Amino acid sequence: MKLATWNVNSLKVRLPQLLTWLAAQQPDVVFLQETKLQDGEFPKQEIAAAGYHAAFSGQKTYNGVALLTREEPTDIVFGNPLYPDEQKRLLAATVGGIFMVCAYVPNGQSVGSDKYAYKLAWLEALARWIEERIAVNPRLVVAGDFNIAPEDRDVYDADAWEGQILCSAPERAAFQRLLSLGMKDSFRLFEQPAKSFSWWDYRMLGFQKNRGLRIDHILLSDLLARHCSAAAINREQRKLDRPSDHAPVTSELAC
DNA sequence: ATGGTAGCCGCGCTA
Repeated sequence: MKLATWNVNSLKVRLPQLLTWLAAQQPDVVFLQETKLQDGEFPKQEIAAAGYHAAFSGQKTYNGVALLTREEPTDIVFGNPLYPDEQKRLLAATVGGIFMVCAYVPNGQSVGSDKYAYKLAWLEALARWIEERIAVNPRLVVAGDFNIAPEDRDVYDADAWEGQILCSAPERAAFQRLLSLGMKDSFRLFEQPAKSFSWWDYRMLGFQKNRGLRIDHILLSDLLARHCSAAAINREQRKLDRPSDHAPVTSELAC
């Protein structure tokens, strides 16, 4: 089973790229973030024609998450039941006996801001919910845009970013809390090239200079991590015309 | 150097 997560930064703009990419990569489950589409605007027909079921939770202009699945999803959950939230950032469903959680973690803007407090509260509630669910669904995936670079090696210039948003100690602790529940960062189950990133700022030639961060992740519960056979970042996608600022991240399960 | 780029029904906000 092939899993993929991708912050598309507007599904409307990225739909042609997504369809081409689906045909080329043939993932079984796709976690999308920043669709920026109200549910009535979701391109159901195009996604169905590509061979996918879709569950989605969107809003105008900001946020929005979706799950595309080869198999029909069941038990669809909109939002974290432990954290009522106007912002559409969380969607989960059972697919092939695995509980799939698609997360668009708040960016946090800057350390100490109101948005930062919201980010930490959101993450804390996510961990509490995952802790509950993993006891019931030991086959569990949390994938999405975490807006956290877990370690210094996930940052192009760790000194410049030290303590900054996406890298601060409380954010990294929140990420570790998820790992402490038995989740594994699938990308790090394998040897990977140095300076592997998943997001590059549109500004200042960020991608061309590989000034990036690895903030998009696929976390696998221990039971699934044992069967993970590969993990990668589809960096090539960022080279296309009108790219998302994020590249897709994939993991393969040999089960 | 507090810049810059992209996407949004926008006349700034978020990332």
